[in-house]
Amino acid sequence: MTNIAATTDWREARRRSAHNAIIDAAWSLVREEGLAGLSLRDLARRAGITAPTVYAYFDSKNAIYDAMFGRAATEFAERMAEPYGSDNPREVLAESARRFSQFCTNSQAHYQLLFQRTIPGFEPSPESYAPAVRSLSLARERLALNGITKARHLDMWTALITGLVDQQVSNDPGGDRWTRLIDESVDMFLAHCQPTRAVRKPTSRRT
Amino acid sequence: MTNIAATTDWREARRRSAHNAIIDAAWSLVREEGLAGLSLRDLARRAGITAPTVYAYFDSKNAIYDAMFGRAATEFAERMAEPYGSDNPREVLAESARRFSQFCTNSQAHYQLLFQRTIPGFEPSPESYAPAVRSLSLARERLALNGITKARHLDMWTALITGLVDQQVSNDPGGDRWTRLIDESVDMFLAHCQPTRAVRKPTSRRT
DNA sequence: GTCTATAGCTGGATAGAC
DNA sequence: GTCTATCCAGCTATAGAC
Repeated sequence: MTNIAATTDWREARRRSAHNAIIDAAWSLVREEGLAGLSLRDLARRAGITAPTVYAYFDSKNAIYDAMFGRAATEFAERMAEPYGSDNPREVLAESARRFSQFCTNSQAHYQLLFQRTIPGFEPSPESYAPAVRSLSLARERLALNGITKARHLDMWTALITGLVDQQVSNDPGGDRWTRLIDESVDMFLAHCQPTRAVRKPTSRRT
Repeated sequence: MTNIAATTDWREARRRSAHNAIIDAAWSLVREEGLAGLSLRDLARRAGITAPTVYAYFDSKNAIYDAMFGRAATEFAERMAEPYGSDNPREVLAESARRFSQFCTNSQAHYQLLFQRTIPGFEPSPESYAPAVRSLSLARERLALNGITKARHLDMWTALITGLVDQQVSNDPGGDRWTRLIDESVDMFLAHCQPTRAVRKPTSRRT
């Protein structure tokens, strides 16, 4: 019986490994051809199999996008959760922004699949989406450590950083024209949201 | 001779009008199906002609995208150049941001085609691109009226506003979760860039 | 300029042998 | 699970009659 169980595990492991190899090939291909340029024929060729064999592992093309999303979201969450070099809240926040930016500019396809909705009929499954939710929750905590707890300030934060990344990826791919503005943008954001010094504008701004 | 000239003008006008009608149909279709979902068959059907006839007006599909880009860029530039309701520089700047946001959220396809690069092999021609350059120049002037002249602050401005629009379009289409943060973001931006009050941070920040 | 007809290709997905 | 062979649909673009 242990033999049977072992065999089952072994097959399971092999299957998972083949599964992963296909997603590897998919990301490698998408990195070159763009997210929309992914075709099952090319994918199979790069993975060293034939197109129908892909269907032994994935039900449809969207299932492949979903697995790609899940993989990328997990990698992203792990990267964002790694230990930070400082325990100064401001520095942690800035470093998280730099990590986000590096992750996105490292491959435009990652940014498009994870943070924009550019594939026509594709919606990530809840399981694939879970790591992204976890990452957002960590961002909320990092802001809280800086004394920022309002929901709309979290939205302003995500808009501020994705805006820099978006401009970078769209208008200066491979460069740093916008990403080099991250630190100054973080300063601007904190100066606005942190009520440490005397209130600059007496008009009420609560939501 | 005047007859011939008149006939030529007339034909030219008719041709331009048919040209425009096709681009009308293209935008109407893209609004429903998404930018990538544009096909010449559907386009022709909506324009009341057949697919080959489209080639009497455009050399290729990318030529159609280019004409769509040109049309949208012109409309955008005109909208942004319309008279502003106030002559307070700050209010003009905020109104320009609201106009930009309304233009983009009005149709995600406009935003994608004009401000992102989501179509694989497409690059706008210089003629189609010209109005966009003009608009950016106007933005630079509006910032200058607010005492903001540094190049990197223009980049921060575009990132700030496109970030809000991008988050709005990607994560809350049809809503106002991010666009309602425009005014506060403008405040934040001006407070940071305008050196009116006492310098907040003595560290040098010149570029 | 507009049509019908169709070429030529590529896409996702399936059938069925092994 | 993997293959060959194939289906069927969609696409851009062209040929040629009118």
